[in-house]
Amino acid sequence: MRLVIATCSVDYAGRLSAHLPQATRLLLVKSDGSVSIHADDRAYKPLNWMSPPCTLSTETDDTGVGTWTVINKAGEKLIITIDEVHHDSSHELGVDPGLVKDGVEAHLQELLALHIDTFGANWSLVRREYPTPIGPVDIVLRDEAGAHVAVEIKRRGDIDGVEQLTRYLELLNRDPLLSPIRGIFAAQEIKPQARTLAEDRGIECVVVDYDVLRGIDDPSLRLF
Amino acid sequence: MRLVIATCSVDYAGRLSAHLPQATRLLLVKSDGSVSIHADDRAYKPLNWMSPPCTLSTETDDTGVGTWTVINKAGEKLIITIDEVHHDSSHELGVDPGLVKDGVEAHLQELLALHIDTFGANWSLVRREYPTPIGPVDIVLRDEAGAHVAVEIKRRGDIDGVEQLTRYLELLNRDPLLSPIRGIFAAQEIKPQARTLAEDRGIECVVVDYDVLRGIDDPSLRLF
DNA sequence: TGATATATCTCGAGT
DNA sequence: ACTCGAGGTATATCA
Repeated sequence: MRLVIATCSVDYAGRLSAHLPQATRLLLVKSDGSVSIHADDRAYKPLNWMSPPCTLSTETDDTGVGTWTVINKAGEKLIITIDEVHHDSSHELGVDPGLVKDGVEAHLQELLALHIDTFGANWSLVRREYPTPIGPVDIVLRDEAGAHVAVEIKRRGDIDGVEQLTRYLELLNRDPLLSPIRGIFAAQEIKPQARTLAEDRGIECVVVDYDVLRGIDDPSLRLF
Repeated sequence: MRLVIATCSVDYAGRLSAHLPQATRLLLVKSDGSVSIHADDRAYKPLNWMSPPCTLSTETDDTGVGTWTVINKAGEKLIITIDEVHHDSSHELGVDPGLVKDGVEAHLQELLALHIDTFGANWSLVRREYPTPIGPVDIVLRDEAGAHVAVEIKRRGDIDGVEQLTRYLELLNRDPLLSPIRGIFAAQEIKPQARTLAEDRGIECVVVDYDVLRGIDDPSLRLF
């Protein structure tokens, strides 16, 4: 990894055109060949960048002043004009062991499929990822009376999720083997607008608590 | 901006939980207080981060070994355990003048409004950004027979754009001055799912080419 | 390889 | 403070 603090201007021509006027910035060159240009704000996003695979070629004098050109296979081009170098150092980092995550939508779906009783007593699982021509339904269940229920799961319940479930329900209700099928919108957090729309369409809203589900999953955790 | 290369492990608890085992990484502390942790690959994405506004408090000895804690107002927490510091430098960058972009959706809309003949011969522009209570319709036109047409423009046409246009059409068709009004979904690229949904709803799909439009706009560019 | 859904999505504009 | 839309979205999964 190479870190350069430099006064520079930048031009990008690719999926769109972009230009950065002259200023002092961080140029971050990673060992996978990628280059990103950071200002002194916004943790996440660089001002400009080139993702790997790409090639960096530099034409600079002994003070580092000159031009960097980064090109990828699609012909996208990033041109960095360096006017002054304030810092330049390289560091050997090695391969990163990577990130371990817990609590994304997939986990929520797994846990809910294990705890059908979250929805009602004596309900049964038909299947997870129930396939349809417009995409898989997260979970399909049968309630205590044997009626079908389609469940859409989101971490954050937004209006888009309600629309998605509505499309599924419209389609599934055309299937005589499933019809009539109703919907449940399950999320850790449901926005008021989404709740209103869902209830207006006869879709039940269920707020689920990931930690509680995980607690049920492994009762020993409840001791803590 | 402070650049630290350190052997560290990281725990994040917030919107989800995440853990990074011990390894050598770049810790990037920006002047807005944000912190991001980069491995030596993936240009775009830090392994972990905390966006501003947030506060960093450090408990370290004179070699830099110790713990950094970053907290934001929502209670999200990033804990960095530093085992060894390999580099530590700070740099004054100043405020960045910012990025100038060309080729985004707004430009596509301008170009299409200039080239109504993209949709059909002898069509006329009613107006751009046609106001409605649920937001402006990108373009409203009249076709060669005088019938109204609402156009929704996207760079990438996916299902959300079709839903958006559907809402507009439903509303505009209640206006006796416009009704009946039909829809056209125009994008540089239209996803199959979106096309299916649009056609199911009687919405025409048009794929537009930004470069061609720009070429028509300024014929001199065609010489190159 | 293409299509689809998720993301600690980020970020900015408007209300 | 919240919502909505755009993004060079990026990234993973699955056909």
